[in-house]
Amino acid sequence: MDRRQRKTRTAIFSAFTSLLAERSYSKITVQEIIDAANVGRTTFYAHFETKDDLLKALCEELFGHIIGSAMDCTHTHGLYSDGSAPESVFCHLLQHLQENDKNIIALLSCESSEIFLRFFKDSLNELVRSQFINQNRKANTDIPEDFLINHISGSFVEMVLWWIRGRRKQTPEELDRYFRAVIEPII
Amino acid sequence: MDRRQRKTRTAIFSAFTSLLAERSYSKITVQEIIDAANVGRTTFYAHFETKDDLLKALCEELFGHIIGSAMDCTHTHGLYSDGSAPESVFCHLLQHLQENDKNIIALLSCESSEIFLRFFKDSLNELVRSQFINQNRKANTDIPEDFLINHISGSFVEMVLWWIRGRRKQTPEELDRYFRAVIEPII
DNA sequence: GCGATAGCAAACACTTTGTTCTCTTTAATT
DNA sequence: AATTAAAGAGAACAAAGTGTTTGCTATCGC
Repeated sequence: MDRRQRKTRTAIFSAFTSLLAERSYSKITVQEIIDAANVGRTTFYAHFETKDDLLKALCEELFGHIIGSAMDCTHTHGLYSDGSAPESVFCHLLQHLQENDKNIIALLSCESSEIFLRFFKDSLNELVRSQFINQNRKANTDIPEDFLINHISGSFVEMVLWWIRGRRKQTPEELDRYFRAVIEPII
Repeated sequence: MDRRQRKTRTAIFSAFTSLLAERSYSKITVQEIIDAANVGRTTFYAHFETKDDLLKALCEELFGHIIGSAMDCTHTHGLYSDGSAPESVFCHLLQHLQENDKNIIALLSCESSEIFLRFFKDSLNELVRSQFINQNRKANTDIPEDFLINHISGSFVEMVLWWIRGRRKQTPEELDRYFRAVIEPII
C-alpha cells in the first residue's frame, strides 16, 4: 500500500479514536473526523464508504490482531482443560488488552464501548467454539454445548466491561482467577 | 393523561416498534416514525425531544413493568437461595418475556436488540444486587461480590440474547435449568 | 356549550451527507 | 532527475434530515 494511503488511514483511525473518547459514536459526524484527521473530504470517502464502514474497518484491525494472537496461544494450552495451568487463553487475552495496543483500552472505555465489545464477543465465540471441539469435559451433557460456549464468551465480555467500568483496578491475573472461579466448575 | 395524548403516544411507540423490526435504530429517521404513526411533526416533538428520548421512554415503559413484577417475585422466593425451588426469579423473568407483553420479543429480536438488552441488564443488576445482600452463600468470599453480581446479570442477558437469536426453541423452564447449571455451583 | 389543550400542515433555517469537479502534490520507476 | 500514475485538497452541489415556528382546526373535560 502507498505510503500516503497508510498515512491517511492511520490519521483517520487515530482521529476517530480520539473523538470516541469524548463523544458517543452516533454523535460524531464525518465532518468532525475529517477535520480532526486533517484530510480532505474526498480523501475520507476514497478510503471508507461511510462512518459505519470506518467503524467496521477499525474493529477488524483491532480484534483481528488480538484474536489471532490468542489463537496461537490455544495451540499450546487449550482453554482451561488442564486444571491449574497458569497460562490460560483468557489470561493471555486480558494481558493483551492491558498492553493497550492501538489504544484498545480507550475504545473499550468509551461511551460506545458496547459496539466494540459486541464485535469482540463474536470473535471470541469462534475461539471458544474451536477449543470446545476436542476437549474432555465434565458430564454436563444435558446442557447444550452451544449454550455453554455462549455463556463463556458472553460472561468473559461482560467481565471485561465490568473491569473497565470499574477503572481496571484488578490485574489480568486476578481477573483470570475470578473467571476461573465461575467457569471451571461447569466445564 | 388526556385521551388524545395517550393515543398519539401509543401510535408513536407502536410505529417505532414496527420500524425497529425492519431497520436498525440508527437508520430510522424521525420522519419515518412520524409517517408510520400518522401524527404531525409538531406532535412528535411535543411528546419527545429527540429520537433518543423516545427510545429511553420506550425502554422505561418496557423494563419498568418487567422488573417491577420480578421484584415482587423476589419477596417470596429469593434468587436461587433455596436449592430446588421451582419458582426462581429468572424463570419468572423468562416466562414474562415469553408472554410478549408490549411486543418485547420483537424489540429483543431486532437488529438493535443490544440497546434494549443493555438497558435490561442495568435494571437486572439492581435486582440481583438487592437479593445478594441478605443471602447465605457459599464460601466464595475471595471473589468480590460485585464481580459475581455482574457475572449473574451479565450472563443472564447474554443467555436471553442467545435464546432469541436461536429463534427461542427452548421453553423458559429449560432455559432456567441451563442457567441454574451454570450459576448455582458458584453461589 | 365553552375554554383549554392537543394535533395538524406548511414553511423555515440549519446541519449533515455523499458526490463531482478541478487542481496540486507525492510516490515509484526508469 | 524526469515521468507518469495515483492520491490528496478544496470548493461547490443536491438531497435528506432535524428541530422550531406560525396559524389554524379538532377534541377533551367540565
